[in-house]
Amino acid sequence: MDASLNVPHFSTKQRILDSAEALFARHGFAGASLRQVTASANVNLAAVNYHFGSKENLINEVFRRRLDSLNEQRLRALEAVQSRKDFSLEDVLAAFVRPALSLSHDQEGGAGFVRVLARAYAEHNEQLRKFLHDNYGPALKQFATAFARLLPDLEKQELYWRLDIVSGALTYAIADFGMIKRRGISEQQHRDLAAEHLIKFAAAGLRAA
Amino acid sequence: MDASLNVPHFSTKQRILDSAEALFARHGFAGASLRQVTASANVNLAAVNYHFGSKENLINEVFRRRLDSLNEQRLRALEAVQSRKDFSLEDVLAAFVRPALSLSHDQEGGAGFVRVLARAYAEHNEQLRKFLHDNYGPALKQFATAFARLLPDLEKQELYWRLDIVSGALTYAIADFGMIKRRGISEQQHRDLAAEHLIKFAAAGLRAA
DNA sequence: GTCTATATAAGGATAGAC
DNA sequence: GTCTATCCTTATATAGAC
Repeated sequence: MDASLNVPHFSTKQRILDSAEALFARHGFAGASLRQVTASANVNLAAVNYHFGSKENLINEVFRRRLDSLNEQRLRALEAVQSRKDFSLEDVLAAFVRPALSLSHDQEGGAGFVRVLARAYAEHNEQLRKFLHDNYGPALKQFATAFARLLPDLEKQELYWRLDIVSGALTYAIADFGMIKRRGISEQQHRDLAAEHLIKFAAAGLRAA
Repeated sequence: MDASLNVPHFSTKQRILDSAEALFARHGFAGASLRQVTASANVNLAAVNYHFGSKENLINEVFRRRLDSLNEQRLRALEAVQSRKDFSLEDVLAAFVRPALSLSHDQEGGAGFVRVLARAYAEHNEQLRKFLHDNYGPALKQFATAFARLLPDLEKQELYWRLDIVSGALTYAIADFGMIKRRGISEQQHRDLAAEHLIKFAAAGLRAA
């Protein structure tokens, strides 16, 4: 029996996506070159153009690969919460945060992706924002509806503002952009702590009179 | 009388800083080239190296120019708040937020700088973070002390976490990274609104049990 | 202090053999 | 589907005239 059957087969395409994700997280989209990406992935430089056509398309594929399942998991978690007799603001927030956390824990390179996602916010690039809006928007709307039900006294505009702030704080916290020094604990534990604190903080902020 | 005495004199150095700030805000540090910068500033390409030595040093100078006065204003505002008989969490938050807002309103290109600042968070660049920590740290510590006094029941570690979240949400909000669409109102008004909402939100989050 | 010209390196992308 | 080799553009940086 071929021993190679026991190890997963990482295609060139996958390896490029993994390396691109990690390098975009670390150096930004403009800061990471295709030469760095292909060197890190141990593939030929020309492979990027063969498989993705261009750097810009590679960037899009880096997002698409993770966002689909992330959105799906978030919506599933939200449904689970909503199916219960009663649920709290914290429950809905957790449904939003936890899939991002488990993504960054379970999947190889997932930790890098949440940083890539955070970088995307900083890019005022129209195309990228439209891409995110199209892929992110629908799921966000579901959450907004859930929040609106839990906060019936909040004006709609006010709610949107607060959700925008939550979304920013969340992105920032999970991407570990803060200045808090990690001492002794792993990156993963740090992220868990960040999420925990964030949920408490955000729930209070959303409930503010 | 020389008519030129009536118009401010914008030196080559200043024009480079202004253009660099705007372009770094828009395209990031790696994304904006010195050629774009010098073209936008209407100066010769070689001028950057003459005045700043290197691109990296230019980046540092972009920060230094604004951070000094921003920190100063923040600390002055904090002192003014603390000199009163009593003051609220919201007052301290405003002391932190308002200088950043007025910077982005009053000064030409100031709006760009808050975005540059936000970009710096996304850069996990060690050097840049050290630079920010050295220049930002002391002022932040003063604010942390003020918050600690207003929240005596909060554990120290818990406070740090929350301040980190506040700082992230703040950076994000003022830099206008959110997905909320501006309809009819100016960028300036949008920023004011963001700050207003943010202060309310953050105060509630900090007070959370 | 500001210019032109250029050195030198790195970038994205492609053509064409295998 | 993967390689080498190369095109062409852009990048940072500098040398040297003015």
